[in-house]
Order: sequence, then C-alpha cells, then structure tokens
Amino acid sequence: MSTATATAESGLRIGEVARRCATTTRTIRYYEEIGLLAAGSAREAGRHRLYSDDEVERLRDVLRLKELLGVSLDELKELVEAEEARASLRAEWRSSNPDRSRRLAITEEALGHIDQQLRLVRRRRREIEGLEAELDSKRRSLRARHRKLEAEPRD
Amino acid sequence: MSTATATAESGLRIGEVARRCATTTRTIRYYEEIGLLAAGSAREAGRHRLYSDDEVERLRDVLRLKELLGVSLDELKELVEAEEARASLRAEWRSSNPDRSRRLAITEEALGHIDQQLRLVRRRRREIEGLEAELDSKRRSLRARHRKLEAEPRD
DNA sequence: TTGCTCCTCACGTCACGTGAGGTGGC
DNA sequence: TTGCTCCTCACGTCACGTGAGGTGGC
Repeated sequence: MSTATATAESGLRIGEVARRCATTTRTIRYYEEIGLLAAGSAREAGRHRLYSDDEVERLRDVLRLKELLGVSLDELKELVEAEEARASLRAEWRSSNPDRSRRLAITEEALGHIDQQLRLVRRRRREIEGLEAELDSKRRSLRARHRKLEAEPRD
Repeated sequence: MSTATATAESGLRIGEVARRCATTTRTIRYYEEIGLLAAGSAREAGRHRLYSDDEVERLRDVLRLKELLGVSLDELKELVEAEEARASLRAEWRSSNPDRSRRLAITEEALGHIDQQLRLVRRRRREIEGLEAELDSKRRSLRARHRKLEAEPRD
C-alpha cells in the first residue's frame, strides 16, 4: 500500500514533497544548495532525498512566508534560522527537563520570534488593505455614476 | 526655483521619478525596454527622459501592484494594459461627449477592470489574514504558557 | 566652465527553468 | 525486467544590479 502516499516510516521523495508544497523539485534542491534547507539526514551522494512530514510542513511554512512577504532568500534565511532556533528550544524543553527560569527564558525567546514574524505580516496586511480601500473607493464612485446614468432619461 | 522639485511644466527626470516611486532608474528603463511602460513622448535617442506627474502616479500604482500581488512582469503587463484601456475610455468620455448608452458601456467596462484587480487583492488579503491568524494562535498559546510559568512557585 | 545627472552598452547576479545523460527503488 | 522517479551537471531566463565610457542641461 505504499505508493505516492508513503507513510512516515519510509519518508517522502522530493517529487511528492514538491506536489504537496505546490512548488518544484528544482526549488527544493536549490534551497538545499544555498543552505536554506538542511541537507536532509546525511544522504550518500546520488541517493534519493527523503523527507519527513515535519520537514514538509516546515517547507510549506517557509514558502508561504516568501510568497506572502515577498522577501529575498537572504532575508528568508534569517526567518528560517529563527524558526530553527525555536525548534531546538522546543527540543531542549522536551528532552532535558529544564528548570523554571530556563523554561521562562525559552518561552520568551519563542515569543520574540513570533512577534517578529507578526510585525512583518501585519505591515503587509495594512499595505494590502490600503490598496483594497483605494480600489473600493474607485469602485463606489463608478457604481454611483453608473446608477445615475441608468436613472437618466433615454435620449 | 526649479531644482529637483521641478514643476509639471518641464517634466521630471528619471532620477527624481525613481526617488518618488522608491525604485531605481534601471527598473524604469527596463520596464520601458520590455514595453511595460510607454516610451515617454517620442524622445530622440540619447536625450533625457521626461515624465509628467500623471506618469509618476501611474508608475507608482504599477509598482505597488507588483510588490503586493507578487505577479510576474507578464501578468503585470496585462493589468497595465487594462489600466490603459480605462485611461483611453476616460479620454473618450471627456473629449468626444458620447451618448448615454456609450457612457453606460464605458462605465461598465471600467467596473470590470476594477473588479478584476479587487479579486486579486482580496484573495491576497485573505491569504495574509490566514497566516496572521496562525501566528496569533501560536502567540496566544505561548503567552498562556508563559503566564502559567510565572504563577508557578519558584523552585 | 564646472558638477551633476543623464545616456547607452554590456556583463554580473539572483532565483530558479529546462533539458541531457545516467542511476535507483517498488 | 520494465517504468517511473530520482540523480547531477550545466546552460538558459527573468528582473533587474553595476560599472564603463561618454554626452547634456541648469
């Protein structure tokens, strides 16, 4: 039963990952090449790349940030590194059973990363809303003109 | 008194236009090269390009659409051509004094163009809102965790 | 006349697209 | 074994960036 929809057991191949993330295999390989994505679990040269569901989820998030914020791959890399820092903090949280003050510090750092992303996203939303408001206003005045014309007597 | 802030009389030079649109002279020349911008008023080769305030306004709109919608220059070209169609309709409206049914047709076509842009912008806004909602939810659960930790007894 | 901005090539770069030719796993 | 997807070069493309060398207008 393990066709394209392979289970987490074996890992997903790059083509299926690209399909699930609505991107291309070339893009995934390129991101690995420039160090934006980790080079998936120490594969021997020439062998197939395999990805876990978690890695797919991460890639999807990264692509969405790039798409919606319109950042360069350099800027994106910084966001991704922040994400990775958060991931390693989560790992520390779960494994090494840190004390209360360490837990507080971890939570605060994670909040900082989220807040940074939120600032970028909110600024973007406001810009979009500004454009939408302008278009709406143009539309309203056109609608008003159209109604007036309809009310005018036929010549 | 005509320094960088030249009046509409003479027209603006490309450097000042770039500054006002927060872009570069190279981008403006490139857009002209690929036919996205009209080649400003039949200039003899080698002479300075000059732009009216209207052209600056148009360029700013075009750049904002590209920036916020993340479209390719080919797709952008289609949007610009729709804008130009609207502009020539406005010209017809003002100059040739068309009759009522022609006026209705012009208004309806203009509404169509605005609606197309609005659809793109609204879809984009919804995508951004989705991302923002996810980040907000992550942030809330982190905040909750943080408050719990603060309430915990010091160890 | 002196600066400053403009002009046109033209090669460089970023973020991939697109074959060419070959190997690997169900 | 047969297909299909994968692999690695490597050159092409889009949207500009960045000088090189020269001319134009206040």
